[in-house]
Amino acid sequence: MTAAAGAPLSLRFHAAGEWPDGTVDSAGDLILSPETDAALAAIAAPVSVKAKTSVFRQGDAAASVYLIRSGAMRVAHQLEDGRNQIVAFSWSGDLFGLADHGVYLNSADALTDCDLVEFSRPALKSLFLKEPQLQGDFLVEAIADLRMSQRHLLLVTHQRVTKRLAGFLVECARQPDCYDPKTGVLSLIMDRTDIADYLSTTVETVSRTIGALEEQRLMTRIDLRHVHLDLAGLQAMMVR
Amino acid sequence: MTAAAGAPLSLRFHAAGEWPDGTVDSAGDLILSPETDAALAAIAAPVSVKAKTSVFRQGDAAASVYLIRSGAMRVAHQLEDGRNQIVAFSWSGDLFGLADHGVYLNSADALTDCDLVEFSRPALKSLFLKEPQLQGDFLVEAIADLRMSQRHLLLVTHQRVTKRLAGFLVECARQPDCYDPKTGVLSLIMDRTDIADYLSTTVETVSRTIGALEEQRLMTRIDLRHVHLDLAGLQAMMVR
DNA sequence: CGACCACTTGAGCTCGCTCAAGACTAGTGG
DNA sequence: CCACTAGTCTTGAGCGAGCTCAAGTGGTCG
Repeated sequence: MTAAAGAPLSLRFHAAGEWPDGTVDSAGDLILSPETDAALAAIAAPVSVKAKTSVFRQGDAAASVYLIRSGAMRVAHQLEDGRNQIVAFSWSGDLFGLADHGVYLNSADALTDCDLVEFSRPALKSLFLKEPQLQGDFLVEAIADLRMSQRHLLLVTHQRVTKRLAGFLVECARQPDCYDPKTGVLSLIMDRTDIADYLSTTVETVSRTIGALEEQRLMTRIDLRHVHLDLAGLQAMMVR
Repeated sequence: MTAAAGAPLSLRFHAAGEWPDGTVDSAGDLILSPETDAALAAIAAPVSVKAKTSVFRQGDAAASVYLIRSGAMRVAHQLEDGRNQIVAFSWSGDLFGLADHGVYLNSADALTDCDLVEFSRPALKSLFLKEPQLQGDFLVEAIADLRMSQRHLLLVTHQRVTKRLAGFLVECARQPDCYDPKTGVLSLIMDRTDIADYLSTTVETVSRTIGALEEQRLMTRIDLRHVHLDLAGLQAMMVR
């Protein structure tokens, strides 16, 4: 995890969902006023992390909140019984660093090389006092995260793993970074274990279930990390 | 669902978790500045709903956000395949009314008679412009909701229903409204189907699992809706 | 007292977990 | 260029928790 030189940042906050006119741009990114943008940039520290390295661990003193400029992160929670539940995959424009009682609730690891922006919590807090409407932007982000968390809940509570996996693939295909709608090819950024930990199942079952979806012609493997999706078919099978 | 006469409201926002000094009071409720409190009260419409009635349905045009003054609500999402996943039980001090694309994402039903406060979204939006730091209070709420949603996720992803149920009982016992730490007696406000839909299992399994916990002496039934808990024991079994 | 609803109990079956091999991939060094 | 190795992924076989359907019990309200 290395600090990069501090050029102007032009921060992009991605806000999934719909918002009042003037809140988000055509790409679904938050529109910050020039003042808040400048104020944010003033306290923003660029950070680069290499793939498969950790940004922070669950239980660490929560010093910062992070914004992803490029790359993808894995946010996971380790339970006392040894389980490792992935709480979210986070993409460029997403914030991460949820904390409680002064410590991070989850661990954050880079899936790919990432460019991050680090905001120290105290700095953010005092900036909130100076630029109160900045809280509105973070509110929008928090609500977007809440929606994502509920979607995840609905996904993992499907009794049949086939449905969970289908839903997961559809979710992934919403990420422009890794899905090409022209070709229908999805790049899987994470390994089978990550998928299992996200869907709350086992590697073996993920492997077998991918096989099952292939037999149903709902997906085709190109190689381990690239698959062709039948999006309509996958969505249809979620209903049945 | 009836509107009550509009006396001064003294709104209480419950913010689970820890916050900077001066943000919450000893009961864990948000401290609003007198100005924001007054401004909020000006756009707040008191609403009373009777037990087992609906406040809004998933898909309805999202006109408002609601704060619970007293009582308990069930927030659930109906999936296309017929499943009914309870997303949260909400208690006094909680907000509900999550929306996207102008419609509610979930349905909200009263478990008990409830006193609510309704904030119209447009009114809230314009109030945010006048009182920007009010967004900070809603930010705190949204983050608290996000944490709860993640806790719920961790709960329902336990493979063994015994653990889910144990965790659920422990969660319930954190609600002062329905748990008496003196006697260790928990009042279950919801029926078995609700528990099943919250834990993503079936009524039958809930019933059997309650039996199993009783055999392990981790809980004792007083009647259908009242149980005595061995909190320490329940928490211990979550780990194994 | 009867009817309805919520809850419990029973029996069988199935999906997915577990443990255990085996196959494939990629990275390393001779 | 080809072993060698370590990590990842797949496949196999057996078992068990929980789902399903179905019947039975108990509480509540007219």
